[in-house]
Amino acid sequence: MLSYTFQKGERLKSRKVIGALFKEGKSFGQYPLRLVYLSVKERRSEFPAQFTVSVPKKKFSKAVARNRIRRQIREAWRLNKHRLYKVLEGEERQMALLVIYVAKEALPYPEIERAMRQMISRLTKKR
RNA sequence: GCUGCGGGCUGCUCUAUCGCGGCCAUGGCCGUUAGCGCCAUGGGUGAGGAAAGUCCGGACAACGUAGCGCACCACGCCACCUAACGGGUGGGCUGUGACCGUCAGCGUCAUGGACAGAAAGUGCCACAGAAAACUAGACUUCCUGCCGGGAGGGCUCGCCCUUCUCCGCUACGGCCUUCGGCACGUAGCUUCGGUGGGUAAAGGUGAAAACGUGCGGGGCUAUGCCCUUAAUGUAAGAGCGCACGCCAGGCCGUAGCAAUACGGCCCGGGGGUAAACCUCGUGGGUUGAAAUGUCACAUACACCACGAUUCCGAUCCCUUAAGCUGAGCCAUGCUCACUUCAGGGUGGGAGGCGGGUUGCUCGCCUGCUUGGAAACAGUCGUGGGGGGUAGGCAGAUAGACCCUGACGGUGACGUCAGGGCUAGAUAAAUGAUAGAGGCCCGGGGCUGGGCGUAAGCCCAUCGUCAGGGAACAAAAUCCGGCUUACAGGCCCGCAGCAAUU
RNA sequence: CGGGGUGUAGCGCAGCCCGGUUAGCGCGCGUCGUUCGGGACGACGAGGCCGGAGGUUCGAAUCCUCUCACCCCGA
Repeated sequence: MLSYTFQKGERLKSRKVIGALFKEGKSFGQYPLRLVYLSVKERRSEFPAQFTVSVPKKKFSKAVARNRIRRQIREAWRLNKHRLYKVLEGEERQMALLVIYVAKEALPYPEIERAMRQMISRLTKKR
């Protein structure tokens, strides 16, 4: 049985790690998303990856729109993260992931989910 | 009934699956208890009328506190509501519009008013205009004396009287879109100018022209006399006087808590602008949850204060004292012994018991070695300072709270009674998928009606099938207002149109 | 959460404080001249209702209120 939950330990909350992500993380774009990732030495929880979302305020000035996009991206991650977990299992290190929404308009959910699946498969191949 | 405008209320509902943040209960990780954390299960709960903009006012907190003033900022008819307000309610005054009404006036309704002061002072009022503001003085097609000129009349040919000193025309130039026109300028023509005094009425301009109207030279012993410019006569004698009216000020009376209204008396002021400076009155201590308190982690270090301690050594004292590197590992250095020509190599620099800890540690005994204290200075500890790490908890969600009813009040609102608990996140919780119902849109198909031979065209209440749409927008310490955005639905008021009675 | 600033011609800016003519300057643009041609240069010209709405005033880019957009600062 696959786990479709999104628990506390899976959320990236450390200001330090997020700062390091922007400073030395690798990234690639998968329209309308962009992924920034980095391997972290010490594990902060028992999960193989921690995940967070960012929606720029410059493109979506209304908080309602930002909230909706963030929730949709998180939903797509929740339903597809097991593909990445399977690969990362058994590794000591932890993966920090940051997804940025780069499109100028709010796109429907199916497009976001498709981009999320392709993004995960690309990340899997790179490792 | 439809349309438009304004105001108030509301701000789609349900089901299934997978998920999220708080709260409560149970269980597991979990071991002696408790706490924290994570997970699972169950229960219950989870954005707004504006959560928004951050335009005001408070609560709360820190700092300051002996009180006051200046500066600065905000507000400004009156009363009330309120914790408070620049918010609200009611009233007054005033502008605009509509209606009743014979005009004026009065009244009713709707709507707007930064609605204290322009008689405290300063500034400004472009262009145009004589003048744009203390005292009022220059100008003109105004009045008049003198000199000069023209016309007419009288006549003693010396003079005297009356009247005019304007209207206009032409040429050239300038401006405007042609014809053509002009508050335009210059020169000339027709018989017409110069100069002195006075200044009441009037002066095409302008947003605004000295409050409006009427009468009047001043004084006196008053049908006359006197005086001033200025002189025989004549004229003007004044931005002055009086009366009434309008507005403003002071006092009094009546109604009203008051603003104010009405009436009377007195005073003797009159352009606008205070969203120009300003004056008066009232209010504001400053900074703001990134406030503040507390716990944990981490406290390297320039520096300061206090305490303890000790290398050399003047001095003082005399065995109840001090020491035996480092918690551990590795490396280097120190000291002792042995060895080597030297570089170097080997070995030693303590042992035991007890308390206690993740760890640093403390006390006692044995063994070995050594004399100790003392200003400055060094070291250690504590506090401050400064730097760094940046988390947990409190603040922080039961409150100027919500609902219902009664009572008081024109109303905003208040009082009482009963009931209810209604988000508390912190890289930040409400989502995704599928389906159903209701609402709206436009009119495609069916359907109904009308016209037409027909093709077809037009109209549409209801029904039905397929389709599309559902706004503005999300807490971040809390609360009361204001402003702004908003699809659809319901209710109320006003206006217009149509139909019926 | 709090504070400050800017919107004026295609672009970059003045003018605003202290209201008054036809809102100026540079670059750019158009036409003409110059040149064999281009550039440079010279002459002439077009292009604005001052972010939006309302108000004060005789009169508003300027003063006041509300609002929209953008930029900057504060741990």
